[in-house]
Amino acid sequence: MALLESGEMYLETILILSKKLTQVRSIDVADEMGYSKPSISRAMGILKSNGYIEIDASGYITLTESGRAIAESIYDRHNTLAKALELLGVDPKTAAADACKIEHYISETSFQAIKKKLSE
Amino acid sequence: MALLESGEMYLETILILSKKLTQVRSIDVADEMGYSKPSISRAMGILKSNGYIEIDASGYITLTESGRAIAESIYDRHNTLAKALELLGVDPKTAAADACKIEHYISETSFQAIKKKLSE
DNA sequence: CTGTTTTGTTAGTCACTGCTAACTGCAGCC
DNA sequence: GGCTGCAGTTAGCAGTGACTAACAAAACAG
Repeated sequence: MALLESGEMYLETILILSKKLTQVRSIDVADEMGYSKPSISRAMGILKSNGYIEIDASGYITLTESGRAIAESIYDRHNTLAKALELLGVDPKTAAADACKIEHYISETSFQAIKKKLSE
Repeated sequence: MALLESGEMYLETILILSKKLTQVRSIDVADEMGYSKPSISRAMGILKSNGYIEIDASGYITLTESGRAIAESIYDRHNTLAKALELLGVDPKTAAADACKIEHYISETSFQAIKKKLSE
C-alpha cells in the first residue's frame, strides 16, 4: 500500500524528531504537527501495520528500514526545495512552508532537475 | 469561503475550455477532466453558489469576474511553473503534470520569486 | 495510598471529493 | 407518436484524514 501525503508527513516528522529527541512518542508527534492525539494514534497504527515504524512496549517509536527510506527521501526533498526557494529570495519561513507542500507532489524527475541545478 | 484545490482546477479548466470552445457546458468539463457527470454537476453547483460561475438556461457556463480572476491566476501559475521546470530540463509532460499540482500549493511569495527569476 | 496529570486508545462524527445507479428532460429520427 | 441518445440532476456510497468525547492505564505528587 502506497503512502499518501499524510503518511509521508508523519514519517518525516518522526525522522526530524528523532534527530532532536532521544526518544519519540506519539505525543511528541502530535505536538510537532499540531494534530490531536487520536489522529496520531490512528496514523501510527496504520504506519505500524504497514511496516514503516515500530512501537515498543513503552510507546517509543522507531522507523523501520523502509519507513526511514521514505522519511529520508521526503526530508531530502524538503531541504532541497526550501533551499532552492531561498536562493530565489524567498524568506526561510515561507520557503519551508511551501517546500512542505510541494515535497509530496513533485515528481522524481523534476526534483532531480532542481537538485542538479542547485549543485551547479 | 476559500477555494480548495478541486475548485481551482474546475475554474482553470473552464477558462482553458473557453479559449478553445465558443461555449462551455458541464459535459465539456467532464470530458476534459476525466470526471463523471455527477461530480461536475455538483462542483458547478458549488462554484455557482459561491459566485464564481454563472450557468444560463441552456447550460452554458461563464466565469464571473471573481471566478475568472482565480482561474487566470492559477493558469498563470501553471504556465510559469511548467516553463520553469522545462528550463531545468524536465520533459514538457512531466513539467505540466507537476505544475498542475504545485500551482495549488505554492505561496504567492514563492511564485513571484520564480516568475522574477524566469524574466531575467 | 490517593488524587491528578500525562499518554494513548476507542468510538463516533464531519468535510472533501471522487464514484455508480437511476432518474428527468429534451432533441432528433423513423 | 414513440424510440433513442445526450445532458444534467438526485441519491447514496467510499476513501482519506482531520476532529471531539470519553475512557483506560501508568506515572507522579502530596
